[in-house]
Amino acid sequence: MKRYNKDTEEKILLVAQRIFREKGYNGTKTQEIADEAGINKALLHYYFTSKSILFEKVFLGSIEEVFGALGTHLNSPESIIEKTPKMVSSYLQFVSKNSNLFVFVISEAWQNPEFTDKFVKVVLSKIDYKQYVTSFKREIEQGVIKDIDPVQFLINLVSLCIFPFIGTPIIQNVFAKIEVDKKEFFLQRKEVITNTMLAMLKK
Amino acid sequence: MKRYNKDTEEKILLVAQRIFREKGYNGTKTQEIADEAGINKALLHYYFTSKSILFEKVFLGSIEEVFGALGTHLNSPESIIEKTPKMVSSYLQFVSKNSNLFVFVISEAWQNPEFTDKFVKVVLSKIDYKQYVTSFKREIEQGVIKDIDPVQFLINLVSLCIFPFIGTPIIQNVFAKIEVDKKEFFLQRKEVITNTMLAMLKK
DNA sequence: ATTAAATTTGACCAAATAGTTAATATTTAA
DNA sequence: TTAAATATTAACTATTTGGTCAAATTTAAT
Repeated sequence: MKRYNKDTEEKILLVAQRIFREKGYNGTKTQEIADEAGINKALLHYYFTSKSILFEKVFLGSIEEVFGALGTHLNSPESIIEKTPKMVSSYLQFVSKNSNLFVFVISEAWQNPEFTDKFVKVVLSKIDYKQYVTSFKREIEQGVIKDIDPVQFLINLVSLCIFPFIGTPIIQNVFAKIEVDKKEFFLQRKEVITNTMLAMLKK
Repeated sequence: MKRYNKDTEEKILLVAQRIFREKGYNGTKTQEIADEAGINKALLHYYFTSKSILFEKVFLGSIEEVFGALGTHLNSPESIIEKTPKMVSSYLQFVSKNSNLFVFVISEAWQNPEFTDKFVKVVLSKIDYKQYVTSFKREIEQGVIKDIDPVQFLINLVSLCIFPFIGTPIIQNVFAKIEVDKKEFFLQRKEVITNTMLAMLKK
C-alpha cells in the first residue's frame, strides 16, 4: 500500500496550484510543475495519476477558498448593519491579495460547467448561507433595514469587491492616475463599497 | 499584390473570434478554426500569418466591443440622474448576451498585460470619458448630486453589471432557485442596480 | 483563349507535451 | 542486517499542434 511522502505530495500540489492559477489549465505544462517542484515528471503521475486529476484537486481547493473567505463574518451574531462593513473589509482584503484566484475560478468554471456545479454544491453544503438570509429577513420585518432581497444584496457585495480587482489589467489603463495595486486605491474602494452597501440598507 | 477574398478573410476572423472567446488562446486549435471555417489550415496562415497574430486581432476587437458598449449613453446631453438608468439598462443587456466576451477579455488580459495596455490605450483614445467626468463634477458643484468620485461611480456601475453574469457558473449554484440566464433574473438585477446607483447619487 | 497572378490545397515537418516503463535508490520492518 | 516495499528517476513513446511548401486551382487581364 502506498503511503506517499507527504512533503513531496504537498510540494507538487502547492506548485501546481500556483501555476494553474496563473496560467489556467491549458497554459500549464506538467513539465513546468515538475521542474519547479524539483521532481521528475513521472513522479507527478505517481502521486496524482494525471494532469486533469491534479487540476481537479486544485480547482476544488480554489472554490473552497473563494467561498470560505466570504463565510468569515457571514453568520456572526451581529446585526446586518454591523457586520456588513466587516464583510466588505475582510473580503476586499482577500480579493486584493488573490486576484488571480478569482480569474482562474471564473475562467475555468466556464470551461468545465459540469463539475463546477458538482464542486460548488459540495462546498456550499458546508456554508450556512440560509441562516444569513433568515436573519436578514427578520431584520426587515423588524423594520431595522429596507426591504431588499438578501440574495441580490450579497451579489452586489461580491460584485463590488471582486470585479475591480480581477479587471485591473483593463481598468488601470482607463484612469491612468490610479494605481490599482496601491494601498490608496484599496482604501478608497473600501470606503465607497461600504457606503454603497449601507445606502442599500438605509430606509 | 495580394487582394484577398474578403468573404474568406471575414469567415476565418468570425470563426476565430467565436472559438477564441469560448476556449481562450491556449484552448483554441488552429485546425478547429480552419475546419469550422471550411478552409485549409494553410490558408489561415496565408491570411493571418500566425495563430498569435490572428488572436491579437480578435483580442483588440473584443476590447473595442467592451468599451464601445459602455460608450453608448456616456456623453448624451442628459443629466447624470437621467442617463444612469439608461446606461445600466443598455450595458446590462449587452453583458447578459456576451458573458463569454468579458470572461475572455479579463482572462487574456492577465495573460498578456503588455499588449493589453497598448490595446486599451488605443481604444480609449476614441472614447471621451473625460467629458463624462467633467459634466459629473459640474453637477456636483451645482448641488444636484452627492459629492462622489465619478471614477468610483463608474467602477461600481460596471462591477454590478458585469460580475453577476461572468460569475454565472458559480453563482447559479449558490441560489438554486435562480436561473441566471432567465429573463426574470435579468429584470430583477436591472432594477436593483438602477436603485443602487441612484442611491449613490441622492443627497 | 492564353497567360500571369492570386488563392487554395494536401502532404509534410519539427517541436512540444501528456503519459509510460523499466531500472535505481531509498525507506521500512523483520 | 537484510529483504521487501515504497519512492524516484532517466529514457522513451505516441499524439497533438503550429507552421511550411510545392503543387493545383481559380480569377482576371490581355
